[in-house]
Amino acid sequence: MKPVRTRFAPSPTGFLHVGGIRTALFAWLVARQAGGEFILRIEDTDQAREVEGSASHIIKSLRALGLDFDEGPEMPGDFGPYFQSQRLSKYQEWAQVIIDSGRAYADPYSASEVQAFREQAQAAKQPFLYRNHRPESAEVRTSKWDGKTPLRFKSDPKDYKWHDEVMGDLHAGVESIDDFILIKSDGFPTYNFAHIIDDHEMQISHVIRGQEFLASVPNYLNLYEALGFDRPLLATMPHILGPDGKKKLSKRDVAKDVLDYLKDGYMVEALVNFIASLGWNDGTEQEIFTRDELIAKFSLNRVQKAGARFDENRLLWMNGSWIRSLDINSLYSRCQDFWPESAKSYPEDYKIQVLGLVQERLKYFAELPALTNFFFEDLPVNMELIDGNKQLKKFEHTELKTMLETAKASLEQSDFSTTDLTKRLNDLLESTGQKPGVLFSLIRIASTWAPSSPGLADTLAVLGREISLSRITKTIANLA
RNA sequence: GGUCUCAUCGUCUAACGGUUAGGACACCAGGUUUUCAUCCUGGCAAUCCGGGUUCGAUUCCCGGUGAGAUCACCA
Repeated sequence: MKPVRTRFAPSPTGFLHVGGIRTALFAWLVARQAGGEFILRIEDTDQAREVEGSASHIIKSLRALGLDFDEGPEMPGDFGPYFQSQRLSKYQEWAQVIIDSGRAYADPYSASEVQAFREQAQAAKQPFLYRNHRPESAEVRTSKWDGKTPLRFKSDPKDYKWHDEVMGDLHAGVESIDDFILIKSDGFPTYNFAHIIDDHEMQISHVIRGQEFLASVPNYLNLYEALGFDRPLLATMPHILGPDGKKKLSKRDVAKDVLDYLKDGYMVEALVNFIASLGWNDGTEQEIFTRDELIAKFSLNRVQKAGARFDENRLLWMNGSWIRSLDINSLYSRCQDFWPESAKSYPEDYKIQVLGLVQERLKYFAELPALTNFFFEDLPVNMELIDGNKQLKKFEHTELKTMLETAKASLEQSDFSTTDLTKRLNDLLESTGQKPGVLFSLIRIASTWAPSSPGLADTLAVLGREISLSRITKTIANLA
C-alpha cells in the first residue's frame, strides 16, 4: 500500500469559497486519517487569469480553518517547488519524453483555424474533436516542434472503465478521448498536462477534485498510459449548488470568501462541521462532529454523489449550537473582537456576565453588539416599544406610570441579587394584580429600551442598581 | 447536438430487497411566569414518471423526464 499523500491544487484566481474548501477539507481528512501527508500546490500556469495576492489569501484561508498542509508554499518538502510556474523545466523534460515516444506533435493550425473547425462541428451538432483534424503521421520526431506553437498529445482513442472513490464504477467511450494541448505556445503547460506530471512526481496517492474534471478523466487515463505512470486513486466531488439549486455555486452567490464567515464570527469548528456535512455523513443520526470525529469517521465512499445546496439556515443553526457548547471563558476569548464600541471601558468580569446571558441567543459573534449594547449604554427612549406592544398598548400612560412607580419603590429596596430581584418581581405581580406579560414587559422595556433582552431578573442584576433605577426613573418621566 | 454523471420531505440526509420510509434544519402549534432565544412536546412534509425482475422494490434492470458537468493555447 502506497503512503497516503493527498493534495489540494487551486489556481490563484481569487478567494476560496465553500466548494473549494470542501474539496480541500476532504483531501485533508483523508490524509490525516491515514497519517499521511496533505500537500498544497498552486496551479499558476495561466498568467492571464492570475490574481495578485490570491495564493497567499488561499494559504491564509486554509490555515484559518486548521487545514494545515505538510508541504507547499512556505512549507518546504522533498517534492518542491509547489508553484507550477516554478516547475517549467520538469514539464519540458516530460514533454520531451512524450515527444521521443512519438506521442506528441506540433499543432500545425492557427488559433483561428482551430476555431473554424470548432464552429463547423457545432453547426453540425457534433462534438468538437481536434483529432479529427490531426495531420497525417503527426510526430514531432518528423515535424520538429519549435515551441512557438502548442504541443499536442497524440491520443490513443479507446474505451475506458475506471473506479472513482465517490462516483463508483465509471466508463467512457472513444468520443471522450482527444488530442489535447500539453504545452501552450507561451511555454506553460496546461492543467491537463501539468497536474499529471506533478501528481506523479509528488507521489500523490489520491486525486480529489471537483466534478468539472470528470469528463476529462479518460484523457488523463490515456496520458497516464502514454507516460507509463501508475494512476492514483481518483475521487470526484459533486458541486455545491447555489441557493436556486441549479448552477454550481459561483462567487456571486452565497459563496463568499470563507474568511468572511470567520470575520462575521462563525466558529471554525462549525464551518468545518457544516462543510463536511454538505454531502457527507457517517450513516448515523449524528449531526455535530468535532474535527477529531471527522478525521476518525470520514470516508470518501460515503460522500454523496449528487450536488448539495448550500443552506445558510442550517449553518446558522449549527454555529449557534457550537457557540452554546462553549464554556464561558472560551466564548469570551473568542468574542474579543466583536464587542460594541461602548463596551470597551467596561471590566472583563462585567462583560463575562453579559456574555453568559446572551450565549444561548447568539448565532454568530457579529450579532454581539445588537444583543448587548443596552448593557453598556443607554438606548434612546422609543415609545413605539410600549405603544406597539400587544400587552401594553391597552393601558394609558398614566396607568403604566403608576405601575412603574410601584415597581421602582420595591426595587429600590433590593440588593440586586438575582434571587432577591426574582422574589420582588414575583411579589410585584401579586401587589399590582398584573400579569407577567404586562408588568415584566413594562419593566424590561423601561430598563433596557431594547426590542428584546435576556430574562428580566438576570438583566437587572447585571445592569446593577444604579443603572436600572435611573433608567426606570427616566422612563417614568417620559410617561408623565 | 455528442459524451458522462446524478435524482428520498422546501433544504441537508438515513434506510445488507422486507421499516408505520428515520433524523436534522426551516416552518406551524403548545409548554417552560414578559420579549427574543434556549430547552421540551406535538404537527406539516419525500422515494421524478413508466415498465420489468421478485412472494415483496426507495433499493436491482430497462425506457422516459428533469438536472448538472464537459466538448478552451481556463483550471
